[in-house]
Amino acid sequence: MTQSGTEAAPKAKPRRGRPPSTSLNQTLILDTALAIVESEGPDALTLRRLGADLGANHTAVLRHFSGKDEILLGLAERLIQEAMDGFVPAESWRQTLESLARRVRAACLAHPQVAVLVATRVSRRGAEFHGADVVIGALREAGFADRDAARYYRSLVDTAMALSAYEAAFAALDSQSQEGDRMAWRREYLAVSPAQYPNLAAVAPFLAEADADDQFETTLALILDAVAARAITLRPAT
Amino acid sequence: MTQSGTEAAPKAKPRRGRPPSTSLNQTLILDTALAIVESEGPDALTLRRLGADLGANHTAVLRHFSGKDEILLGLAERLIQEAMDGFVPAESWRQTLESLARRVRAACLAHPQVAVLVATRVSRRGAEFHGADVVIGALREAGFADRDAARYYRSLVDTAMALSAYEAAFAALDSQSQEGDRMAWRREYLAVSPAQYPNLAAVAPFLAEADADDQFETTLALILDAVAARAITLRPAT
DNA sequence: ACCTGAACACCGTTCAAGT
DNA sequence: ACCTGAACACCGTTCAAGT
Repeated sequence: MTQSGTEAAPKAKPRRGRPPSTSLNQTLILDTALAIVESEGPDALTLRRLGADLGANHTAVLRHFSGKDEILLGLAERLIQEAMDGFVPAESWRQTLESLARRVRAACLAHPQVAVLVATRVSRRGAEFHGADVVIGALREAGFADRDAARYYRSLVDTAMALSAYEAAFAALDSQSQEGDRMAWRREYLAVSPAQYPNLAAVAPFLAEADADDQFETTLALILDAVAARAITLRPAT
Repeated sequence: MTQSGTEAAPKAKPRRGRPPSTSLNQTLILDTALAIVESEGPDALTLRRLGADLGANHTAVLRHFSGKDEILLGLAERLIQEAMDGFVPAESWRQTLESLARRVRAACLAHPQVAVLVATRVSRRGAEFHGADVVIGALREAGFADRDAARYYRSLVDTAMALSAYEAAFAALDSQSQEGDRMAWRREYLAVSPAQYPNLAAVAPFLAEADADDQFETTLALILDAVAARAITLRPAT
C-alpha cells in the first residue's frame, strides 16, 4: 500500500536521492520478519523481536511501516508472488489446475500467519490476475462455455483458498493449542462411546491416522473429477 | 473438558449440592462472551472485558475455565450446537450431507465473528461428535468401507467448514471494506486488459454477477457428485 | 531524516489473601 | 468453595528528545 500503487501515492517518498543505505528499509525489515516467522512461528513476530534482530530500537521499524498490520500486508504481497513464481502451464488443463492449487496451498502453509490475512482481503493485482487467467483458460480448454468457466473458476479458487487458509489458520495457532487439538483427534475421538456414536467409533482409527497432504489431494481429486465429468458430457467424442 | 466427560472427570464438582446460584457459571460466561464477540468483534473478547460485563473480577472467570482458550472451545461447541439444533436425517444419504453442509454454513454466516474465531478449532464435545457420527453414517450407507468413509468425512467437513469460515471472514469485515472489495470485483476485473489476460477478460461479466449462495451450492454439488460417482462404482447393481 | 528511550494503555496468567 | 487484588511478564503504539 505504501509502494507501487497505480495512482499517485499520498505519502510517496522522493525517488531521486540515495536511499539511507545505512540502517533500515522496507525490504530488510520484511526479510527479517519472514525469517522470524519461518523459524519460530507467528507468535515470535513482535516489534521488539524485530528490532532486536535488526540491531535497532523496536520503534524504529515504525518509521518504515505505519504499524504491525502494514508489515503483515507487506508479507502478504510476497506470498502471492511466491505462489505464482516460476509457474508454467502443464500439458493438460487438469494438471495445470492441480499445480496451481498445490502452489497456493504450499505458499499458505509456508507462511500461515500471512495466509490467514491474505485469504480475507484478496489483492487485485498482477499476480492474482495472472492466476485467474490461467485457471479460466484451463477451463475453457476443457470445453466449458464462458458462464460455466466463470462458475467453476470461482468454485476452484474459493475452495483452494479456503482450504489453504483453513489449514494455515491451524498452523498459525500457538503450538500449545495445536498440540491439544491434535491430541484430541487421537485420544478423544478414539475414546468415543460406540453405543452413542456407532459410526464415528467404527471409523475412528482411520480418522486418527489422517494426513493433511493426502487429505488435500483427496479433496482436490474429488472436485476435479466432478469438473472433468461435466466437461466430458460437453463433448463425448473427444 | 471440564464438563460432561464420559469417564470420571479428574476435577469433578460434587453433583449433589445446590450450585452457587449467585455469581458465575460456564453458561453465563459463554453467553456473555458470545454477546461481546458478536457485537464488537473477536478483538474485544478479553478476560478483563468479560469480567466487567459479568460484574466480576477478570480473574474470577479462570475459576470456571482453565484459560481463554477453553472459552474459545466453548464458543466453538455452541456454534456446532446451533448448526445441529433440530436436525433430522433426510431420506437419502446425499440429502443428509447437503442438509448438514448448509446448516454449518448458515450457522457461520449467522455469527461470522464467532465463526472466524473458532472455525479452525476442534471442540471435541457432544455436538461435534453427533455431527461426525451422522456424516460418517451417511457415507457408510452410501456403501463406503470404513477407511474411505473416514477420508471422505474429512474432505466434506473440512471443505464445508473452510468455505463457511471463508465466507464468514468476508461477512465479518466492516461494511466499508466489504463494499470496497465488492466494488473491486465489478470494476477492476471488468477493466482488465483483454490483450494481457484474454481468458479473464472474456468471462469477467459472468464473474461480476456471481452470487454467494449459488456459488456454495455449485461447489457442494461438485463434491457430492464425485462422492456419489465413487459410491456407484462400489455397487453398480444397486 | 532517522533513531532512541521512556511512558502509556493494554494483554493473559499466577497466587496469596480474604470471605 | 469461590472471589479479589496485586503482581508479573509481556504486547503495540506514541512522542519528546537526541544525533
